Amino acid sequence: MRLYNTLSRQEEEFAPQRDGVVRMYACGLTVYARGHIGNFRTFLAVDLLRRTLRHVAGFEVHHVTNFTDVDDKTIAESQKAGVPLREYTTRFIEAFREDAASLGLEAPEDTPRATDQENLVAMADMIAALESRGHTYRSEGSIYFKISTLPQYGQLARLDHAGMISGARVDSDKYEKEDARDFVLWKATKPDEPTWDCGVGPGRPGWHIECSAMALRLLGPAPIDIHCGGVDLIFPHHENEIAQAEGATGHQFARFWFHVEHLLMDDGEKMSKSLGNVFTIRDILDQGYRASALRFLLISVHYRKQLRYSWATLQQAEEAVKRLYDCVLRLERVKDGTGADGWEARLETARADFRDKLQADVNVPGALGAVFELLREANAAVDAGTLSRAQAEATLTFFADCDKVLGVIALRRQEESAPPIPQDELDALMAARVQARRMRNFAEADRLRAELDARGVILEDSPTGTIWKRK
RNA sequence: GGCGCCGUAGCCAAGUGGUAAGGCAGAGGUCUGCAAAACCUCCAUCCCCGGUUCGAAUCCGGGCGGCGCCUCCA
Repeated sequence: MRLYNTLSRQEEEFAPQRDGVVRMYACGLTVYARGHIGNFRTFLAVDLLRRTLRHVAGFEVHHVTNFTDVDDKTIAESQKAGVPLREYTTRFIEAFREDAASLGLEAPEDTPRATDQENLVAMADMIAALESRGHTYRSEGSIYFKISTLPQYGQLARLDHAGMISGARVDSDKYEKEDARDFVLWKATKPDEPTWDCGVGPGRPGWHIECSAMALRLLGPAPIDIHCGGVDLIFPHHENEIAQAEGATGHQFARFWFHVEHLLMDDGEKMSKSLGNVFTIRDILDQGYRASALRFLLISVHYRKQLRYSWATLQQAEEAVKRLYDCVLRLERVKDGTGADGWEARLETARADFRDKLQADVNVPGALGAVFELLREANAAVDAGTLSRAQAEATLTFFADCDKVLGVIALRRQEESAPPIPQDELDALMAARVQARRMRNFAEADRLRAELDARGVILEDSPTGTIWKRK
């Protein structure tokens, strides 16, 4: 398995350090609003990574994704809504779970919240360790990380701080700091803000401390294998996570850094809550598009390339998913044939191709190519009537195995499981049409087809019978 | 101002030294009561200009264009 590592800016051979278990941490959502599709592009990329590690590379995975449920925005928004912070953020955690399920994200092994007691304690412990190692100072009730005490600071982002001048706003923090680059570990709180005291004095967590502390609490000891997140987190968030974890433990924090490029809107701008140009999963489903198509679109561009979202490409994804699912349906209905020559070997080639692509830095678009190449040949074999029942089954197994990683067919199957009209009514109408066709009463047969079409059901006739699909 | 990424057919997108995967759309054909689906055929020389090489979309240099980070952000 090869993975690009932001730390070295190179692709490297990857294997977990201990016991064949990959210990990975992915920065999650700040839960003051529903996540948008840009957020989910990243979560989907991480999902494909975890599925590849499990189902292709054969490792076990211990994957942690956090919810940031305390920061300036969550506090401000909950106050605006007049709802206690915990209750307010819980709503968006539930919304996230709903969206994640609709996109078919595998559940991480742990999804800690920053404000859970054991996590706050872990943060306080880490800050205490940093204090005893001389990496901090206190000022006006807050505790800061003193960057000048950590010579290796900046290795991930590779920023030239000496050259950080005009054009960049450096010091925007409202709090007192000795050096503009220093960052807050534990924030003094205002009277109306939630406060915790877990050993380092009253206050609330700074933005970065939760990830270092929770990652090591759940996945430690350092180093963990992979740390994931969007590219915008490289600096300052991940750089500061490294400073905290390494300052506190004296060991490397994470061996691999996996960063997902941004999703851009049609106009070429980054989608982000602060820019206000956001679409949620729900917005898109409400427009009548399927989650399976959205999933396909979001995984069909390599994770290290920017993905430009448009309705046209979503429609293209919809057509591709349809083609994939239709092939599966055909294979399921294949009657026993004489046997296609060399089909087993062909499946093996496709399988190897699929795996090779994914093992090369999770090249999902390349892997999709392998699937669709095989798909065309499978359709041709079905047309020719050569495929034996066993070969059809083997082909279905191939698709199912690919889908353990891609997760698109499973979603589509779920979407298609119930017809848009009552099943018994559908059955009756379809039976009536079979009867009409048998009597060569095509006018009646076409009338029934039109009636169903108007109600969202498409019929497809074939030598092996008629099947229905959602429109 | 500094750092970095990207530019492949009408659209989306792999490939990163050996002569352009795949998807969508389009054209023609086969099959078909109709309608679909499916199959077959066709559809690019890789932003521009130089250079290295037997050979470059792939390496180097210079342009042009797009985007990101340097500040909350997936």
